[in-house]
This record gives sequence, C-alpha cells and structure tokens, in this order.
Amino acid sequence: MRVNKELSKGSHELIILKLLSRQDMYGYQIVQQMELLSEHAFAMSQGSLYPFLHRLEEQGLLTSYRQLEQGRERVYYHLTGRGRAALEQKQGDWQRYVTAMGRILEGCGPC
Amino acid sequence: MRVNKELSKGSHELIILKLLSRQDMYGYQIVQQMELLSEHAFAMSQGSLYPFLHRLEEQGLLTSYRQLEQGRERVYYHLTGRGRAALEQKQGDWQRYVTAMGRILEGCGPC
DNA sequence: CTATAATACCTCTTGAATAGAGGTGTTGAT
DNA sequence: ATCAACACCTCTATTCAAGAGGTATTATAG
Repeated sequence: MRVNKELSKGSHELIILKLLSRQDMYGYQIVQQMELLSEHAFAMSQGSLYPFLHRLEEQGLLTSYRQLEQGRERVYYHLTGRGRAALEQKQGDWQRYVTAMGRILEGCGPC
Repeated sequence: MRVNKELSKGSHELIILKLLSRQDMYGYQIVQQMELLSEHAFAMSQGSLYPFLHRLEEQGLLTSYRQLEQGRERVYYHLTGRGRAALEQKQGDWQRYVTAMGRILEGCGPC
C-alpha cells in the first residue's frame, strides 16, 4: 500500500542516500529499488528524482559516471565521503523525528 | 533539539489533529503545546498554523468557537467526528510510513 | 507609571520544491 | 512491425511553509 505522499516527501533525500550507500545505482534503478524495498510504500517519479540527484551531486554528496552496459548507457551515482557523513546526519534526524512523534502520539498518559 | 524541518513538515496536520483529540485548544496554545510535548523537537510558526487551522475547518475536520477568558478572547478549535476519523486514518499512515522506512534503513540484510 | 515582554489573533507574499506532463532514444517481446 | 519496458532528461503549474508584517490586550519589571 502506498504511503501518504505528504509524509514521505521529507525523507526522499534520506532514502536516496541510503540506497546509494549500499551500491552505486543509476536513476531508473533507484526508482525501482525504492518501490521494491519499501514493498510499494514509496514511489518517486523520475521528474522528482533527477532534480534531487543533480542537487545532491552539486552539493558534493554524490558523483556520477557513465557506463555502457548491454549496449545501453547508464549514469551511475556514487556516494562520496561527504555523502556518507550527510547520511549519518540524516539518519540521526530521522531517529529524533520518530522519537518526538512518539512522544506526541502515545498520549504520554497524564504527563 | 529541533527536528529537521523537511521531515516534520509532512506531519503537522497529524500533530494538530492529535493535540485537538485530547482537548479543545486555541491557536497560540497549540504552538506552545507542540513545543512542550515534543520537548522542543517541533516548532510551528503562527504563519503556518492559522492557514492549517482554517483549511482543516473548511474541510469539516474542525469547528471553532470564540470564548472570553480572563478578559481575553480566544478562538478554540474542536475536533469533529470527521476530524477524529481523519486522525485515525493519518495515524495509520504514520505507522505504515515508519514501517516502510524501517525496511529501507535497516539494511534488510541479504534480502 | 511606564515600558516591554508575553499573550493572542490574523494576512500576505516570497521562495522552494514536488510531481505531472512532456520529450528523446534504445532494446526486447509479441 | 508494434508496443511495452528501459533509460535519460527538462519545464512548468501548483502547492505550501514560514518569515515578515500588522493589531490589540494583559502582566511584569523598572
């Protein structure tokens, strides 16, 4: 089941960085993997993905290289050291976010 | 510590509905409580809050009434039945979101 | 008694950003 | 031969958060 779009918006960057932390991937593959790994909870249109990728590359979190594979050219994206650091950071942000939401959603009894 | 803004954006509606599910509140109070309950993880400016509140009221999820208290007029917001249903829905969305992110972030080993 | 901070309401506008629509070309299957 | 899937990309409409701005009252500090 697809997850609410409003919610998932904010974590697209984190997801992309996380996927690339495991292996270099090309754009189309990222979209596929995101669907697959999340069991169809997340979907990202290519119209959203490429601006993201280019922005991240501009920020030095990714680098890209072209590779011919099965007669088809693919643009692979690779996580840099700075990218890896940003990922750590964002994973921490995520943890804090979930914790804070927990405090609000789980009534906190009589406080 | 304040939570990453990009992330928390998407859950503002859920938070507002949740707070109002416990008691009727006025705008200024919502901002305060959000800070307090989340231990400063979330902050919402009034410039964001009021449009939210008015939109939710327009959608029939909230109703409002004015009340004079300590010589000061306050506009209280009340969660309607439909609002309560929307909250249930959104809490489910939140759970699915966290679960899906878990699948992506926790390596899922060799899959 | 005065000034300032806190309480309380609100609108407007800018800037950012998502995602849909559009556009190109290749490979594989029917 | 045609159509779906693969693979890249840009542009633009729309949405939206939040900063800045604006009003008014009450409580506190000096």
